[in-house]
Amino acid sequence: MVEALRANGLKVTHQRTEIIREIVQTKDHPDVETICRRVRGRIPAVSLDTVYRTISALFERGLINRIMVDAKRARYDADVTRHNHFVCDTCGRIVDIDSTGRGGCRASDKLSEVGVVERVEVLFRGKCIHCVADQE
Amino acid sequence: MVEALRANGLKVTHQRTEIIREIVQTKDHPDVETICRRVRGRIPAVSLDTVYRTISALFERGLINRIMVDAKRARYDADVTRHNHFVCDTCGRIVDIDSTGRGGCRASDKLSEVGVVERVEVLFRGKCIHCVADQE
DNA sequence: ATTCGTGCAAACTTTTTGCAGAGTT
DNA sequence: AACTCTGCAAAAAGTTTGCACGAAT
Repeated sequence: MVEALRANGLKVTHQRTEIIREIVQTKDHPDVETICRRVRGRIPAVSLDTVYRTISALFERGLINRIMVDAKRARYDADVTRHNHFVCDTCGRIVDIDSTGRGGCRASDKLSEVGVVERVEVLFRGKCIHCVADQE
Repeated sequence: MVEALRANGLKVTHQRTEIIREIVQTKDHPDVETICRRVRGRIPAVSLDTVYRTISALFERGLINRIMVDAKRARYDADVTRHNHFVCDTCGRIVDIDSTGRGGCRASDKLSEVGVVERVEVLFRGKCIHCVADQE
């Protein structure tokens, strides 16, 4: 991934290396503030702006995914391969879901008249097992 | 829809009637500011807060849908029946797409271990015909 | 009459931006 | 050396909230 930085004309700084390490390591789709907090475990002086700028740069170049789950707070995913997400509306947890078989989703015929589809995002919303259990 | 207000213990005010009229009439999935601007054509004194509060109240009761397409600005849809959306990443246009056949989407088996799915949101992202044409 | 909604203003949160100094190629 | 990145602070944008008045039931 650090290679991808260079390939995209971005400079490889200490901060960026750690931000990338953090987002690649985790599978919990953190938001910017969470990434920042975690990176501060290793680089206490990182500023939130730097995390925003790094994440935006990576997203614009397609190196990470942005997941919009609630009205505020974007969340990010280092896995850019085709897959779907389950979102718990109670606790906010996001879990990766493989897209089965032929992509998981069929477009209606009307779609080609509307535009060119470059990406399909599937969000399963509901309540995760932990929150279902807590409810009782 | 105005009936649904009463059924949910919400008072039927002049502002709410017009806000609902506006969002039901249009199919372009407007954001709060757009709804407010349009309602002002008929009630010049509506405040943006009132639109926010009305829209939130409707959304919380499941009477309208919220669509998160970009990092800022939620967009709303009075159609709460099962359907998908095409989003143009260039101009922001959102077009309704019927979900074909058996719901349009199959979940992987893993899903039932993760939680209970209450809703599935499918977003087709790409470039709409207008933006493809403008590009040339 | 009671309860809820509205408008105003201000607060809050998330994200973006200008700038001077430091780091990377 | 050139250019970009960082951190600080301040600003911008979207959304929420406290309060007093007005409207709906």
